[in-house]
Order: sequence, then structure tokens, then C-alpha cells
Amino acid sequence: MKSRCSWRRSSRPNRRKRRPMHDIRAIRADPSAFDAAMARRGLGHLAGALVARDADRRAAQGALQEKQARRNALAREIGQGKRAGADTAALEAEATMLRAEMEGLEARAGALEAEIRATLEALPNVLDAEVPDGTDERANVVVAQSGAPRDLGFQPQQHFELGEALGLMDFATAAKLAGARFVVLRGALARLERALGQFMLDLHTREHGYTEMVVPSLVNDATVYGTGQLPKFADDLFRTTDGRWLIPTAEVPLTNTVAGEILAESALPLRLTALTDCYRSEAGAAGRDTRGMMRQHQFRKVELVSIVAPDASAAEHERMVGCAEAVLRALELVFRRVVLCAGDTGAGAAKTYDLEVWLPGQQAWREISSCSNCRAFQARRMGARMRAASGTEFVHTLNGSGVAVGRALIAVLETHQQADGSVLIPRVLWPYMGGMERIGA
RNA sequence: GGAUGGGUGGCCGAGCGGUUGAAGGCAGCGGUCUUGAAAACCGCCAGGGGGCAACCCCUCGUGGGUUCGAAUCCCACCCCAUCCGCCA
Repeated sequence: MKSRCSWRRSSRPNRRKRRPMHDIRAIRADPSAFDAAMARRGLGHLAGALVARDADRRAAQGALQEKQARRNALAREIGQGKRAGADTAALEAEATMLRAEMEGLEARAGALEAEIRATLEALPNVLDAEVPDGTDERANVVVAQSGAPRDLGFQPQQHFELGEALGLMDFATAAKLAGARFVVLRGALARLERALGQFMLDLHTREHGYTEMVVPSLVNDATVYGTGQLPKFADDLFRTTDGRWLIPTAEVPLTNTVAGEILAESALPLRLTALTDCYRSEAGAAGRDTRGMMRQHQFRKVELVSIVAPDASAAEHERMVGCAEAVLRALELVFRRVVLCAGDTGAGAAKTYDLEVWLPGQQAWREISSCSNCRAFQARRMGARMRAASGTEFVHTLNGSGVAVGRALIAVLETHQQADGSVLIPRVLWPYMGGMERIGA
């Protein structure tokens, strides 16, 4: 049987250069289109200054290259002359002078290039035309819904009320161990958490064609840059004392498995999944979701990542969100699909669908999955390409939660809670729960 | 942590100061042959930047340095492998 990972060549990391998402040539070709695209992200006009700086850069580079060409010619002549026993002193003198002239041009071209890159690498992706305008989540558009909120016939409790009453969810002990935004689960709830993860992985690997992966939870700068968390979003991440980063999502290591690679077109699509812990500083979330396990520094998530040819990413995006929805449907949850508006779409994404699950205890729709088509944004940054008939081109990358395990646990508790405080376990999880059908009572 | 040995094109692997951007092999693509396929044989085949083009420039882990000239010499860093120590 052919290895599914035959595309992966022997390990040779850190050969990639930092490169920003945006193609300066495209900006040069149509500056106003670029400004219009960035305007949708709430950014002002940038193209004019960029194009001007790029013109300077190319002028310096062109001048430098002329000198380099002359230097190369001289070096060749000197080499030939020496072998023939001729006097090459005059040529060597010219070459020495040339080198001095080149230094300034080299510095100038390098500085301009660094400046341009610093600007470009901090800019967000161009949005898909279908993404609605808007500055925040109120402008998101619900595009589909499965099931409907219903009256349980009693006053529903929130997940932490249920969990604490069962004696199986313990925030006090977690705070003692680690501080706020952590949880300790016991017994059946701990097992339910595990069951959810196992079920999701099995579903995606057996029925959706994803390859299960085990990947590092600690990664280097280049990896975090590749998926776009660096340089702008370092505050959201935890950093280790030896300079690595704790992954905020398996998207980071999974997507970067193709960093620096030139993939055969026949190797695509590549569909990868992993169940990992995710670590987030939640720096900007002070005061939000402080109760319960909605927003934790550490949670588990099954992640879906697809690496595809450029013309296949739109369809892959629909397929991926369908895979995430299959999880929620199997867990008998009520949910809806939302397309995020311009202001709510993450920097790396061209288009994002969120899946929001209905939480009866909280009486609210809450995000449980987010599926993004990043197009070539990440691929450019990490140098992930494919060999196409016309040459190499950047692949497209997509990622989506399939789904967040902690939030799935919350949703199961709140959705399937009973009047007596017990919780019915969805049928698909029974095998994973050793036949247990109910928690509590 | 200690000691060695390494990082060269899609892959393997030569090169160790001067037409070497890089021999050779494999893979891939095109062709000859064949009823067809395989084999054999012939040809093509790194990536990136600039230029209308001819063509030019850059890239042999990364960044510096030496030199008229660096894949080749020097320094620093990163990564990998093996052995020893420690350890889930």
C-alpha cells in the first residue's frame, strides 16, 4: 500500500524565507484594487506609498545588478588571465573599486525590501467578494440552521451549574493548580471529554477522508509566522522560556507540514486532522466568559486542515464546513452556519464560516467551530507550492475546527440536560462511554 | 548535557577557491520502438527576482567575514543523524 505521506520529504527545516502574503507585483499592476480590498478591512490607502518604494527598490536593485554583472565578468577575466600568466593587477584594482560602489546600493536595496516586507506582512488577507460588509459580529449573516431552540419544559441550567452540581467539574481546584481559566474534570465528564475527541477523530478519518496526525504542541517562530499568528498576534500566544510557542490551534503545525515544499499536483488535496491541546493567552478577553469552561487558556480541539490546488479551495471550504456540521448533527445539537462579515473575519482568512451552537442554559448562540479559506495567504508566508502545468504556484490552505471539544462538552451538557440535573449522552457516544447512556441521577 | 559526523536541485548523491547553477543516478515530461504495456534508446527538466526582449542578477541550512572571485576557506547561529549520560 502506498504511503499517504509520500509527499513529505526528508526533514530539512528552516530553509524558508519570510515572505509576506501580498504580491507586490499585483499591487503594482492594480494599486486601486488593492486599496479597495484593504478598505474593506478598514485600512487606509497603502498602495501608492508601496508602489513608490518598490520602484526605488527596483532601481537600486537594477543598478546593483549592473555592478554585479561587471564584477562577475572581471572575476572571470582575472581567472583566465591568471591561468595564462598575464598581469591582472589593473583588473583587480577595478574590481576592488566596484565592490565599494556596490555596498551602498546593496544596503539601500536591502533596506527598502525590508521596509516593504514589514508593511506587507502585517496586512490582512483580501476578502472574498461574498463576505458581507460590516465592522463587527452584528453584521454576520446566518446562512443555514439545523434544528431550532426549544422549550425544555423546565428552567435550563448553564453547563458549569450542571457540572458542579454533579461534582464532576471543578474550577476551584483548577484555580489552585493553575489559576483562572482552567478546569478540572472528573469521572464521567472527563470520560465524556475524551469520548467527544475520539468520536470526532474517528468520524473525520473514517468518513471524511482526513489523515490523523500527531504533531508538536511547541513550535518555532517560522511555523507561527507561516500561519500568520506572527508578527501581529504574539500577545495571544504563550511563549516558552526556550523561545518556542505553545500552539493556539493544531492549524499551526498541521498547515506548516507543507512549509517550504513543492508538492506534486497529484498529492492534493491533502486532508489532515489532529486532536491537540490548544493554548491561548486570551489577552484581549479580560472579563469575557469568566465563568465556566467557555474560554480557557487550555482546551482540546479536533482540527481539520486542507491543502488544495487554488481552483479547488472554494469547494473544499464548503466540504469542510459540512464535515464540522456532521459532528454537531451526530451529537444532536442545534446549530446554525454564519458567514462572518468583513470586520469579524480573521486576518489570514479570505472567508470564514462559523458554526454557532444553541446553548439552552445560556440562551445564546455560541461559536463552536470556525472554518476558514485562507487561499494563498498562509501558503505564501510559508512557501508552500505545487507543481502545475504552467510552473509552480502557491497552494491554498484551509482550516476548521471539527470541532472544539470543550465547547462541544458544554453544548452536550446544556442541550441534553434533564429536569433532575442529569444529562443524556448522545447515542453516537455510547460506545465511547463504555455503554453509559446518562450522567448523573 | 557531552562527543563525533552532517545539511547541495522533486528525491538520492558528486563537488571542497576560478565558464559548477552545480557530474551521475532516480523520479517526472516528450519522442522512437511495440497490437498495447514493460524494457531499451534519444531529448527535455531547480527555484526566485528584474527586463517588451536579447539577456542580466540572486540562491548549495541561515547570517556575517576573507578574496578580484566562495557550494568550496573563516566565524556565529539554526537544524539533523549517531554514540554516551539523563529521562516519560
